[in-house]
Amino acid sequence: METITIKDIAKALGLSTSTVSRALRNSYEINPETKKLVMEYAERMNYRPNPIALSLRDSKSKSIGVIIPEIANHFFSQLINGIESIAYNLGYHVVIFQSHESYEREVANTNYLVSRKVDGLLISLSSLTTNLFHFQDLMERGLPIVFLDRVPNAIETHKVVVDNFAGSYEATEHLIKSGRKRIAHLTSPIYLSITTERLAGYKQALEDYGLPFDESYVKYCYHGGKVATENEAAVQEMLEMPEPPDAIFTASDRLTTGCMSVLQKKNIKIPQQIAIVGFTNISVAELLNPPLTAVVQPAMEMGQQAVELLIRLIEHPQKTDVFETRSLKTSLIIRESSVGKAEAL
Amino acid sequence: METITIKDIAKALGLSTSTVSRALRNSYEINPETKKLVMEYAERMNYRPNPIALSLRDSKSKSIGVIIPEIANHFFSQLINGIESIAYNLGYHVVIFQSHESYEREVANTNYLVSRKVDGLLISLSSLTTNLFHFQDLMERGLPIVFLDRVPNAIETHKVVVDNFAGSYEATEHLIKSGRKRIAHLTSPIYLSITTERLAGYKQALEDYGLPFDESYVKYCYHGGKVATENEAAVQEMLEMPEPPDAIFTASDRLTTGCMSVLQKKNIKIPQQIAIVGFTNISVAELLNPPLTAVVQPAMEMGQQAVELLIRLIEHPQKTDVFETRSLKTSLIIRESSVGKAEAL
DNA sequence: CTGAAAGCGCTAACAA
DNA sequence: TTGTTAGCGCTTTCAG
Repeated sequence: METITIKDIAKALGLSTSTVSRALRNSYEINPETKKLVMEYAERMNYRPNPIALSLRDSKSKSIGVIIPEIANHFFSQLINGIESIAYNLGYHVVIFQSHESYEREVANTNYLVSRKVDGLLISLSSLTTNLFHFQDLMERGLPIVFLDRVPNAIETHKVVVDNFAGSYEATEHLIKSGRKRIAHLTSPIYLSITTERLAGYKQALEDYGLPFDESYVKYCYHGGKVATENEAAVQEMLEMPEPPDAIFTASDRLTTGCMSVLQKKNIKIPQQIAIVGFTNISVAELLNPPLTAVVQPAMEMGQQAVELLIRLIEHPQKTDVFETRSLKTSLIIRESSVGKAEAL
Repeated sequence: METITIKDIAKALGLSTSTVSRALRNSYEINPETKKLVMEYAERMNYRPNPIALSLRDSKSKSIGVIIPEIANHFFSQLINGIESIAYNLGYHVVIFQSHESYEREVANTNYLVSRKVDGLLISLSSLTTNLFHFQDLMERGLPIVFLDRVPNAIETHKVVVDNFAGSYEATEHLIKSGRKRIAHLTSPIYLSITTERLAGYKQALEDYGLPFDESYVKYCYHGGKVATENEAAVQEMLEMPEPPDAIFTASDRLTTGCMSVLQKKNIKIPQQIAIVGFTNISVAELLNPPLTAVVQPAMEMGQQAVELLIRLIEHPQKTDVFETRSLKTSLIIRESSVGKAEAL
């Protein structure tokens, strides 16, 4: 795997490495003829600067690290596509890691990316992260970080989120207006920002429409839906309540499909017996049985905005005095899973 | 972002950098006491070797590059999970890139990974890759590469695939036995290995059961399903044939869901009017309307075996005289989309 | 047992 | 306009 280096070019052309280096960077202080000579030779030999050497020298890498819970999730893969589309245009490479909803892996990935000298970090917290020291420490040491979707309250930096409260309110309102009375909420761990915000929107809608809020209709899945058994148990508990719900509002992709699976297995009719609205970007929502009503997040755009903010932070670190939190709008797409008259279970 | 280096430790302890380096690597030629001193200090200061410096020195990185068409696809994300699970245990990091089914991006990603000194490459070809020079060149220069799923015939190296012929044969046979007579095949570009193999299995089944093979029942999607319009047009063409198919065997995730979308829009009943079997790992197959019969690939295991082969190649380059192609089995999971009597369109 | 020095590829301050 | 040198962090001869 030998590759040609500046030294090789210098030797071949009888020049010094610095002259070659300067010529390649098109420095004004180099004789046009020399420049041409060098450029052409480099081109011919297919010279490529060694980014490792550059990183070592400059302690930067023109790359940004992304840590998300899971790739196998349409919301996150769209997020990545948004991130990549912008990053590549601005000359940055994107290195993707999955935390698999594990705090330990999030920390390990973070450390690795930092040691690899990424210029900045884009993070969506794992559902099990409660300690933020690994990020706080980095921020204090000057590493630019932007959070998206699952963001920490305790850290001051740019953030890109959706209006979870509004999205959740709208979903709940829709269920209420469709005549549902006992609306349950299946969600992620309470210490995630998205969980509390969605919960708040849900509560507010209930209150505004005069429905009682009953804590026992809210089930938290510690692993954010990753662990199927936990998921199933939560739905099962709902079904076994003295007054089972006539609608379930689910807070993520996994939670939604997991919930539908259980209902299907139990032959519970959706939406007649239980209506479903999912906070999800699942790609085949309209192919499901029944087609799924969904609160959709502009994932691509979230990714794009987040990189933009991050790269601005990287390239103009001093210029940032105030951090912004951008909040994008969700859209409620109504399909069959939530409409029509309720039937007793 | 200053981090502590060997030099700092040396200075603090009044030693030379080489002594510190050796102590940290637990070299036999270092006085146990010095060793202990250094180790403890390093531990206390949270010293981490700079991997960039190591890469520059050794031209290796303890990391492997993965280039796949698309993350937003269950088959590939499972593949990645398989790859990661093994790689981490063996101390390698995994760097993931998407070609987005574009030859140019595949080449660009390859070059980048190589310049970043990955120790090896795991590749699943883009649907538009016909020229293999970028890989051939690297292999000749000694870079270990293992292909998986979409593999090139023209390159000799380890490969991990599924038995596409058998999977396809089984799917087609199933449709025939369910009474279907005009079975169409919606597939990827013909120059992908998976396409020709699946096509061959399909043909063989038709032949074995005495059904005619009609080339016009086979539609190739140049972009492997990525471009929805192309996808739709292909299905549309099928429907407009003088004798439209009574079953469609689709060759990938995207092709399958795209096809189902079109049929749904046109109010064509599945499976009554057209039965569907998909060569797909889509996670919600059983939640679809109707639940989807699928040829499922052991994606996780494919990923695991591929990294194992790759890492073996990396760590014992000389020991490999023969390359192996591992072929794993698919499984046909029968659901409603392909059973029951056929009705005229 | 420990240290000095070179080198991985590149750039920039300093000299010429 | 070009060359020399040092240094980014680390390991490894080669010399003590």
